[in-house]
Amino acid sequence: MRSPAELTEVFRAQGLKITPQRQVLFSLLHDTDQHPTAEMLFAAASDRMPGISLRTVYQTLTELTSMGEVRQLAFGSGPARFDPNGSDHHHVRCRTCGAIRDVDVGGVDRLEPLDVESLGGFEPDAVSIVFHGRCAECARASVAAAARTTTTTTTSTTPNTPTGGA
Amino acid sequence: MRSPAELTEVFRAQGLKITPQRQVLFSLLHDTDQHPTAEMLFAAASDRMPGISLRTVYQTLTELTSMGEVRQLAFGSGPARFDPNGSDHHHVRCRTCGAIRDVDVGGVDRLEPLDVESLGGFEPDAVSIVFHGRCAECARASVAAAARTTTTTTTSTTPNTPTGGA
DNA sequence: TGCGTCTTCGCATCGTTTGCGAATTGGCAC
DNA sequence: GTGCCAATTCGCAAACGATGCGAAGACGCA
Repeated sequence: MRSPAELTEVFRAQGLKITPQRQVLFSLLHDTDQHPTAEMLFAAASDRMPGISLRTVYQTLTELTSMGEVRQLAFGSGPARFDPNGSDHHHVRCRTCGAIRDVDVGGVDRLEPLDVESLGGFEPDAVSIVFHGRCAECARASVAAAARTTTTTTTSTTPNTPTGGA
Repeated sequence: MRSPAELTEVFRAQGLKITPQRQVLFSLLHDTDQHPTAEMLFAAASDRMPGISLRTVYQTLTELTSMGEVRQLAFGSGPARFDPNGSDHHHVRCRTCGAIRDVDVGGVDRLEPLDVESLGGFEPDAVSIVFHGRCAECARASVAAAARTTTTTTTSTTPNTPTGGA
């Protein structure tokens, strides 16, 4: 997404006000390559600005989403994740720990919806692709777990929890 | 997904019991090509079997999902949708009314995650693709709306609500 | 027919998100 | 610098989807 300075311009141009809360959120979102939840952003923002309200985080995220500055992602259950990466990209997601990463994908424009009839006049203007699988950490952990059951080792390789780190 | 008769076999084989509630749900899911929510299934099931509990619908859907008989889909906010179509397919979704349709897609195996490095050892084993856009009904409705604002016509073409019809 | 286990179902609860309204504050005009 | 108005913040309550729990009931085998 755009830099905090640029967003400031855009907001002003639309008659929206620049508040310290918004500036903090602009900055956090601009600086992350993760896909934080509202709660994660709230936690990060609270560090820089104690007293900021979760309500404000949600509100600002809604505005940024409707302006197209961030994308709102939904993977199965759990809270929504927000993606400030404005480039044309897709996602990979670990089935085990839920971690998400951006990935560039080639060949997207060669995808062909086969049964055009069943589309029944539907006009697609965008496509989102999610690769499902297992991340390196969880793959390693499961190998370790398998070894443990056979050899009674006590290595504790815990999978990453999907912390935002925003 | 499999026929109610087949599912009955499978359930019995696993020591699970065949209840009238489950039979109704098997049948409803088998007969739809929609992507109903738990609530929608609950409504449809209540017609055939008044008194059935929403709790039971959720429970059965969870079982069928973990058995791989239905897929659980998540599109943005809102309740989960359940897809009994067991074939290899993907989805189109209308931005305006939320309607979902299955679509076969060619060229999926030619997709190439470009930056293999950024995958960092991630091993994908499945991919889900969603085309976003506008369905024929909503396209028509919006044309009508545009015409209305310029010519003051009083045609009321309402977009489809995403009823499950399951 | 009887018994053990699986199921159902209602209620309470949880996590995420939104509505509402009072108090506050940014930003422009003067 | 001051004042004003609209935009914003923020806390609380509540909507919403989904799940945990436990008592009562039903399936299915012997």
